[in-house]
Amino acid sequence: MLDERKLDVLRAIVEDYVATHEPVGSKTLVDRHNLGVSPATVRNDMAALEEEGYITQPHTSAGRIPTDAGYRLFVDKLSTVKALSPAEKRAISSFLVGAVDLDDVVRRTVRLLAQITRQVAIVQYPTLSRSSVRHIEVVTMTPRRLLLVLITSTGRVEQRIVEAPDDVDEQLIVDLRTRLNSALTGQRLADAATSLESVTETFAPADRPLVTAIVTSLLETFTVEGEQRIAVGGAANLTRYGDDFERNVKPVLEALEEHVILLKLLGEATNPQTLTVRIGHENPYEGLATTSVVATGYGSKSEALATLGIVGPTHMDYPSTMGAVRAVARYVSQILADS
Amino acid sequence: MLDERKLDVLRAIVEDYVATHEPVGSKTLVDRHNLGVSPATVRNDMAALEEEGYITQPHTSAGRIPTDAGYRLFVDKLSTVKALSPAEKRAISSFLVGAVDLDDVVRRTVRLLAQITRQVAIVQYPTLSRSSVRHIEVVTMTPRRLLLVLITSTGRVEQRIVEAPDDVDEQLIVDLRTRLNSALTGQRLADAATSLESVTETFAPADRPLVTAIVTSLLETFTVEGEQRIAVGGAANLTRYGDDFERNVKPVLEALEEHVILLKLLGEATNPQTLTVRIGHENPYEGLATTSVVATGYGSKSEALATLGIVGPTHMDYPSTMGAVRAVARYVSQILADS
DNA sequence: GCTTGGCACTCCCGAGTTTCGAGTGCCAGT
DNA sequence: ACTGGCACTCGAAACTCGGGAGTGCCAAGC
Repeated sequence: MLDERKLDVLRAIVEDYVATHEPVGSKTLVDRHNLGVSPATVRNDMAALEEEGYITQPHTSAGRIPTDAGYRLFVDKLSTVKALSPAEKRAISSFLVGAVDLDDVVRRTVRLLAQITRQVAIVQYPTLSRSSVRHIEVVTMTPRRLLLVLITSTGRVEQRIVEAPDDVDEQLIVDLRTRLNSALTGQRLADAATSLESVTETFAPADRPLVTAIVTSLLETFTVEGEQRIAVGGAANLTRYGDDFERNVKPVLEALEEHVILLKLLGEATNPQTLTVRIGHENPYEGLATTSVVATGYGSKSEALATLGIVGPTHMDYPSTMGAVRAVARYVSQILADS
Repeated sequence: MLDERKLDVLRAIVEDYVATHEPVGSKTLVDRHNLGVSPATVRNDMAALEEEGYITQPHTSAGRIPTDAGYRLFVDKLSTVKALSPAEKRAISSFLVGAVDLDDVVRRTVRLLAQITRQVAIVQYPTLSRSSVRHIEVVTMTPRRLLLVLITSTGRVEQRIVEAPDDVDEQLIVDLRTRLNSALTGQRLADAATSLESVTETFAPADRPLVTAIVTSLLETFTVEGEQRIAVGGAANLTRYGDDFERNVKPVLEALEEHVILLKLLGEATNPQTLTVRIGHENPYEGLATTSVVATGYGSKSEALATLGIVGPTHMDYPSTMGAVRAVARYVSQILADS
């Protein structure tokens, strides 16, 4: 159905369209890429490709542009992820080295990713449930109000306010802090839930109301998926979408503010070897019909802590973008592993 | 020079232009607002206003639009801040009630402000130096690496990683934590610097290197202005700038990512009674020539903790926007005072 | 049978032209 | 000092129109 040359033609069309953002015709195609055939032949191939739904004409007597399916085929079969140049690699590592805490790592990563892909970058903070407890702190703010602070192995710090049922006995707090830490430190958050219950049981019934309040709140902190944090950067790159701002850019800006949507866009975290690419209507969000997402997981080799990626127009340079996303994910994984 | 009626005309021009975003002519002006005079008279007044630099014509034979100076006069002399409707007030308080921690308060505030002003909202986190120390935590992460966590009276949690000069003696850490807390708790960050020094002196010379490292880092955390955090929201409202996206919107998007610039835009924190309005070129940032900022402080009545505000096109509805910003600042101040 | 040159056809794009009307400035009259 | 009248300006929108890029199809050629 689609022989080798037709695929070459499709590849050439995608590359040309990505470079120029203009419909590409048979003549210009043979001129620019040296396919060894005549425009007429290319035209026949184009007709076939259009028949199959990989390319389309904006109007009669215009060149062709790739459809979402065309990009999909291009990404899956017709291109290879482009490795970064040594200079770029050096730039990445020098940019990331010297981050002082997790927030800083994430901020730098977003900035870096936006800069080298020239797209909008999205970085998800390491998922709580896959990290482990480093330390738990209980601080009295007012006699009836406590602040819980959870520090995880990934350096993430979570805080939460708890209203106490009664005025708080300071000695009890000290006691609780000690027991919580000895019971939970080092445990994965996912496993910590069960340990928490047993801690409750070691307290006298009189102290139970307070202890339960705290434990419950802690439990929420451990499990709440809604608390997923996300950083976004490089929104200024949206200017390069072309025109029809209202239809193309506005929905993206709106999506960028809805972290729930972003999480869906990024999708399941995969390991840094695997890149997820969602093209146009493949996205789980209406309004991003002209938008693609390139994402991958980061964290350890075997298991991803969280996801990062970029959002850009479907007519992006996939090989370079994918290379950049993968490279950044790897470097971030490395930085996190070191600390 | 400018009698009462000329000012009326200017007011009418601003209001009309803000509503329609189109140059306004003498005829339409008398039609829409009932000034008791003829178009010809208005034309004379317009000529005078143009002479004084308050309005301008995009081209001959077009209506007039206000200049930055025109808006300035409008804001200073010709308009009153518009109070919010009871329904809006209810919406604000119900939106802000139920925030679980400081982060949540700020996030909700940004969202709220963006929503009711339909502009881009900016909220600065409460300034560190004006709050006081609630608690200091020192956590060992690896034998050579410590995590400092500072909890302030405003509920803000700051973290910082410290590399220890030697492997850490756990007992020393406990000791240090105790002394730090008893010396600093309740002190304002601004004053804490001096207390920190005296704490150092209570330690044996052998322990000094580590103590100094920690104290130094803590000191930085207290004072660093660069660590000012800022939240931004409502970028999708930028779509309503009109066209010439490249010139108007791009610089704003870029500025929104540079928190240093945003801080300059917001300017000095004032108390919630005073609204700061910067119009067009008055902004300390080139590229925001078509942009205005409306900002005010929030915190206690007497002293502002930080600043919040909005960024939007110069042709915004100043009375409503100013009313909304002021109202939100007051409600946030109240929420923070309660907690 | 695939490829190719030729050819008629389509139709978008940009330049040039025209018209239209909102808006202006000025002046004379009240 | 205000107003009605009037000539003038000039951008926006509508329209026209040729050029050219691109297409599909067909018959000839390798």
